Amino acid sequence: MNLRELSHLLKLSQTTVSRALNGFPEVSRDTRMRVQQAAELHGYHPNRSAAGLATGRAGAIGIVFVGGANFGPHQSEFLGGLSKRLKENEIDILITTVESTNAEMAAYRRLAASKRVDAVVLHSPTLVDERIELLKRLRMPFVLHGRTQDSSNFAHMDIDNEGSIKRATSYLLDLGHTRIGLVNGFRGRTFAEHRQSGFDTALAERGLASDPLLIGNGEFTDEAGFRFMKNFLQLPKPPTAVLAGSMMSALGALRAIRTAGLVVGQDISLIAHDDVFPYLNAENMVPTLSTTRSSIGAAGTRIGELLMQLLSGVAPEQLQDIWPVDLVVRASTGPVTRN
Amino acid sequence: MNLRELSHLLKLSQTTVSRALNGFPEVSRDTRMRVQQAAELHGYHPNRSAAGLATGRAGAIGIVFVGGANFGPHQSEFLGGLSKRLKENEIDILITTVESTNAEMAAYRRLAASKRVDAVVLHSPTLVDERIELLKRLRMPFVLHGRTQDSSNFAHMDIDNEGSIKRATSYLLDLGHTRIGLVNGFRGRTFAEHRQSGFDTALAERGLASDPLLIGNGEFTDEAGFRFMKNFLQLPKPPTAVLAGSMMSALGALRAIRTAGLVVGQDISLIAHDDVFPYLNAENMVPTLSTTRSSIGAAGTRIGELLMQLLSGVAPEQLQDIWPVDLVVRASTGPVTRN
DNA sequence: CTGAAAGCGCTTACAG
DNA sequence: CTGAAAGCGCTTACAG
Repeated sequence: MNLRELSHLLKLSQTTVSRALNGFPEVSRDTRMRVQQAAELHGYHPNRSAAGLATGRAGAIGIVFVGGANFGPHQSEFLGGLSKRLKENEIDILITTVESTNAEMAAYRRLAASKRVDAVVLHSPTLVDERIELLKRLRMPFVLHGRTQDSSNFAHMDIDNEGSIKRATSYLLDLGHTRIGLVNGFRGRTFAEHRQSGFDTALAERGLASDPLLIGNGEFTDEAGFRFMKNFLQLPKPPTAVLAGSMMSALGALRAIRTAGLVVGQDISLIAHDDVFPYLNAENMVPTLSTTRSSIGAAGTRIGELLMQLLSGVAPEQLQDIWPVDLVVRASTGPVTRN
Repeated sequence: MNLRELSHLLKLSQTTVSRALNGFPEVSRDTRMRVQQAAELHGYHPNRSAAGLATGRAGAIGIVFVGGANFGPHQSEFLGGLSKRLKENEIDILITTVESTNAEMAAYRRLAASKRVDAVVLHSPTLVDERIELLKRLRMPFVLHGRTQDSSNFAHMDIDNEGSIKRATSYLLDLGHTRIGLVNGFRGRTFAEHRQSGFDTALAERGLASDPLLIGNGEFTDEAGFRFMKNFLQLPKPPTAVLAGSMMSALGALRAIRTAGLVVGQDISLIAHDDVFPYLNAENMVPTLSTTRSSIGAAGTRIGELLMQLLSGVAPEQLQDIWPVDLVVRASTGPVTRN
């Protein structure tokens, strides 16, 4: 069933049927009802390619992932949240995966030239990120999940990683901890730099400096969490508290602590960053985990909203959100007990 | 840059340029080279909507998820694997999320009528699954990840859940365990039924029957794993070995076992089903986890291949794969030590 | 080996 | 409030 057939059936022109279906005001109430009912009855949906060709709009948002490694639990939560908002406008999500950063750049060129998507979600930025300039040059609307060094002139949404870690670190300092470990992401990534900076600032406020031996930069995997924590604990002066960058890192860290015969919340304090995975709950851990918490799913939903606004003409400068992060104190943190 | 502009530039017809770019044989080598170089130079990519309208092919595969809850680590691993294969053909993945099964059916109607995708990946089947008939009626090509009661006449790929659990159960029986717990998915889902059936069969072969009190049906989350295991351990006659349906369930189960003061691999044996998440490795656990193992990412890649074959005209009956599942024995399983 | 032209199924400016 | 017709940018049967 296409528009021509449907309009024949209704003895109307394609123009009128199209207008009725697309909610144009000049169609009479009667006609609109008749058309909508017939469309429903016959399961008519406009051919997206034809509509896209005629309007220049694709009805989809793109997102590019580099490598399978970049496609984990954070991504699925984010996508779940994003699609929750986009589906209200019947906008689909188009996923492209590539193997390298070069291929990622090529993917944006292809998406732009082929008009496959109306906008893209950019993510995992570095402080200086060449992809921004490319997307601007391509005139491809985008919302960045995260920030760069200077994000003033484009749409973005980020959480306050710096403030979050600063607060968590200050809280540990209040408890008497002075040797604090940080399991962080890779250097260069904005979120990791921000976390590092919040960490350093909190320490500096107490006249302390961060110890490079107490910092791990890597993936947010169980394995890396285990490895970093194990290394920390083997130091001559191990930390009495540790900040883990994600729930996955925390799982590994918890294991390393247990393996060393220590008790979390007594011998060593642990705070994890919790992106809120429905299948892995900080409250259910033993002991319950203190966390810096911010739902990455909610971030996805918010970015969906920003995308819709961007496409409806709102200036990118007006579409900039920084979310505060909760500090949730549970049983994995306590006063320092060793020296 | 569109085809008209590019062909003007080259002083060729659109026909020839299109043919050169699409690899038609009748174009001279020289012309093809010139065209390809010019396209490259100017970053020309055909407008997908126009190409789609002309050919009837969308260049994308659809996948529908019901609710955010259905969009977790298994899905991201699967999608990563799927896109690995699809990107070779420059096929993108179109994600749609919906809130209910009814909405899922409507989504397929919409995808089919609007010709937004060339095929869909159907997943999470029940033994009798109404979506199959719908897709057939819509003439929407599909590959099922999983199986139904009778999968003989459509393309599908599944792992041998029944054989996998049967073997794991037999192995535990060999070690002297007779009270074995099963943390499974929801009844009705094919994979859960198959696992249950493999479990029952292995027990029956030794003249044993499965105890309903030793079976948990639910989500594969850390929380559910903890809850089921905790319940098992509070029974008058707790199990001496447990099969956990996923790594997430296993995390919760491990926690419940530790909380009860028991030692995995000594007081109680544990085998988890491992879908192979890069960020959560059974080999790195303490103790290392025995698993039934099958990469869900590899399954995604295989389904990508089946989709490409299906779209190139291979009969669905020829596109049916059942993969055996590894039993990997590590330190979390051992001979029964209690009665 | 190359090209002119029809057609895919919509949307929308223009006319009434 | 409704309709005839042009046009979006490709692909491809047909002709040479």
